Amino acid sequence: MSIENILAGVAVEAVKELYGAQIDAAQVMPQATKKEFEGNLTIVVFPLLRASHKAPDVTATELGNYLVAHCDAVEKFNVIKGFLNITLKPTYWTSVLTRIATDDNYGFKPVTADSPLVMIEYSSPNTNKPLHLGHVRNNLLGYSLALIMAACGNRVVKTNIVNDRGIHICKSMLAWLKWGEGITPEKAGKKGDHLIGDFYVTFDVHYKQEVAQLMEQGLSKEEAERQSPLMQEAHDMLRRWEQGDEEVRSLWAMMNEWVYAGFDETYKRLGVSFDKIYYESQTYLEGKAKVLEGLEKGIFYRRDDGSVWADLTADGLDEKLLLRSDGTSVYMTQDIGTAKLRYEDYPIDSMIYVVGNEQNYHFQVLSLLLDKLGFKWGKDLIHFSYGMVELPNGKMKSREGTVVDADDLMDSMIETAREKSGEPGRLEGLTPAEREEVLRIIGLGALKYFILKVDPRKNMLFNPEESIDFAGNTGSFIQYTYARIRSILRKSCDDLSACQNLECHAPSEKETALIQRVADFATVVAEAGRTYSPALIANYAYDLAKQFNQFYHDCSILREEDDTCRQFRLLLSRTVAVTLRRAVGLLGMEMPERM
RNA sequence: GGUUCCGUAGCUCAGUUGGAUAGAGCAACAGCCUUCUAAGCUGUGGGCCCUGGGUUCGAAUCCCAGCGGAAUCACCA
Repeated sequence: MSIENILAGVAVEAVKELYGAQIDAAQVMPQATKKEFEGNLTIVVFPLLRASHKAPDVTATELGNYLVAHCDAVEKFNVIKGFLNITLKPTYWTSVLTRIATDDNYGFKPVTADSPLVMIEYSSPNTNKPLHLGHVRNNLLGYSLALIMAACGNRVVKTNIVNDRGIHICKSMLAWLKWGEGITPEKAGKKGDHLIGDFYVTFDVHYKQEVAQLMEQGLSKEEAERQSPLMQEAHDMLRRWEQGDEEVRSLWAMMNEWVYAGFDETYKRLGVSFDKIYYESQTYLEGKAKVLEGLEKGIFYRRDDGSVWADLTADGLDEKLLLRSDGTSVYMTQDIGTAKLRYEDYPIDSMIYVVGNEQNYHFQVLSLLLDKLGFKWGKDLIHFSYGMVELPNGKMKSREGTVVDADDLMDSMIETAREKSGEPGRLEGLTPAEREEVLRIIGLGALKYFILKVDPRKNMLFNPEESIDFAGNTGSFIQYTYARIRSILRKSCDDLSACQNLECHAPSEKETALIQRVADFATVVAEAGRTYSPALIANYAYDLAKQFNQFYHDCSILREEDDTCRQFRLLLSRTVAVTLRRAVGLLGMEMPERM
């Protein structure tokens, strides 16, 4: 149990004994004391005045006296107006430190067979183009969220629903047949996803030419788009696909394989992974069946033209199409089908969809529909909605070529890390392979931190010109702090496990503050799990690293003459390093031993 | 127009369930490498927390209204 909870418990007793009132522990939960005041933890007593019928400072003093008498860890206190500032005993801090240092799972809740099963869907790419910056944000958020939920004591299944069918992939297939038959990723020397993406662009170029020509002949834009032979061919191909045409299907399968191979490479480099992958080509028919089932039960209704709808006006929403008049599925139908399959595969307790905020409405509707269809977690499904990544000149548009490609981005991050490490001596003594590994960790760390430190809900700005910083509030700063501590530990000859006299060391103000920050890790992880916020973890890690760097510059750890003090500081440093690595690990970031 | 989300330093962002004088980084300026890694540290300047009401001991935080921005409201996915 944390010291905050213990103090709050004693404070509840105090109020009962002193004023005869029963209060909630949350009302007297201590918070970290502001650094301008003396003390470690502060209880705000204003809420207690109703019970005490005394002035704020008197109430605080009475409570303070009670805490000193009844709580071993409390050394003394001071009162400023309604703020009761509590100073804890030095021995308390050293015991906290040793406890954290020896507990490999500090801050993490254990996962058992009874733990809630949380499924997290993220990534969910289309198979007609390579991953871009928007996907990067999605993937990093989803993967980090999975790590955080697991740290908070959930069984987690990471899943990916691949949108592998539809008109978009047909466009790429058609372009390949017309202008690139015979070309393979090997022959082109390109990743498969990039190759297919190129054909998608090729299609669009030719399509636009056709439309322009038709418009010159006097057709309106809409008519031209409809009559374009290329587009008609693409639609024809989709129809053949739906009918199971062998020629189309085998081409489709081959090209999808190319794309998957490319995706796998990108995922691997990003450091994300999945436990179970679903494909829309396998789920869309399930959705159709489920909708028809709902139709029979009277949950949905059929219009005269044969289309099937859900009436959500009673829930404050519109009517929603579920099956077209020709009986084919729409997006929503597929999501229902995917949900059905997932529910059959896993006993899911809760479901988190990591999908951009442009689909807020879609998930509002999906939640209602799944609930009506009887899915246990339908009503409470969580749409982890994140904002878009914007460029300085506006949004990313694939047609206008203003997308930031995920693979290119990772390359350039690593290149920038290389430039920044150009100073002599920095990576000396490492083999070329080790050096590359360090640069990879730093480059990707910078990218991950840059994206995850921002509140997911907000749109964020990415400036490719300025790229991503490696100084200041960055992933590199945290990694640097870690590498620095590792260096100290390598050079210290002390056997850390042998330090017996730590109790004799009275930590300084800065040291207690640092221990306190380290101890906060448990609370921060729990909070991040409750609010689904990797950003909380990121900013915590930065704060801790910042605080350590200040501490580092205040004292010379290795040259400290007092043995007890040196060992204490070494242990503190090591604990900070371990905590930093754990925190950053929840973001999917790695730590270099040196940099 | 309906719904949802956002509005904090010149810029990019924090601000933990309402708490004390609102914090970082970047950019600018001034210092610190003979000392464990200067991707660092110290200092200076920079704010009607969009506006106006309300709730209370106390509001950047909660409620209402307005203003500004974003997304969405397809027989697209």
